[in-house]
Amino acid sequence: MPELPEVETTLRGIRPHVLKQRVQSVVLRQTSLRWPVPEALPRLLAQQEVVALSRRGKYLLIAFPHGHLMIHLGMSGSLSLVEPDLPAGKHDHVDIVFQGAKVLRYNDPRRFGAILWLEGDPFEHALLANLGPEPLGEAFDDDFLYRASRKKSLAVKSFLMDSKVVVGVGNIYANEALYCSGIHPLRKANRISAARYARLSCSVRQVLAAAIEQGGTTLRDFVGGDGKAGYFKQELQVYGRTGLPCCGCGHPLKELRLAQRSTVYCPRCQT
DNA sequence: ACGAAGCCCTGCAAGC
DNA sequence: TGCTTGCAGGGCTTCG
Repeated sequence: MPELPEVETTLRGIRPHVLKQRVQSVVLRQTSLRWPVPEALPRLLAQQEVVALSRRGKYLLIAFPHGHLMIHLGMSGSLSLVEPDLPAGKHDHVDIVFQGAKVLRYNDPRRFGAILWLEGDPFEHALLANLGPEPLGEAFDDDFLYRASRKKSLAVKSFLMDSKVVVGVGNIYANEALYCSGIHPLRKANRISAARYARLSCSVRQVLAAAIEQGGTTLRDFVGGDGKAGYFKQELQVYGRTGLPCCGCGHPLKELRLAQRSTVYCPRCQT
């Protein structure tokens, strides 16, 4: 499931091969994603040159002279660069064929992702306008979560995963960051001290930065790979380790469900 | 206005 | 073996 590190890794992986390239054609095989992929995409992108690539939260933005292509990988999506003669697989929904003969291929088995065309300032688009700060940016300082949480009575894990609070913290890394900072996932957001929030924000930054760093090591395989090169194995301390001993105290990790999400924690270390 | 629940979708694993 | 069932989950949308 692509979280922010996977999206960042994807961005870094495709950028050198896509930047300044001119689109030759666009192939739409399946337009039924989270929202319909615009049928006009082939016409909109034809002969246009990529002028920039960026990321906002988990949204990838590919800038063209007349607008932005916005791509979200959902939870099973991936982008890969393939040779034009590589036959499309079952869930290869969209191809962007460049004149340099490389193809940017979007694959998404569960189709929770999205490909949209934005005109004008992309950050004014409803999906981007109300997003919280980047967790690895300057605005996400040690005080940020404390200030944002004062009137929030929901569970801290739900608070942390709210993209209006901070972007890019998905289920896996929310579990990990809360474990690393010793905070119980069900604790109410407004019942946590500034000092503990400072530690939590540090954990969030650490966990995400480490994952991005690991993703970077797989970049050399990005082109011509199976499209899975953007994924990497992270040393996870709690996620997927229910019942196994806590790395800190040895007590068995417990699991609960919060907002339909698997939540793993150490009942002894997290309070 | 806030917080919780619902929903979209397919692949995989477990159970019978 | 082959079916059915349940689960995984980002994040927008709807409901209370």
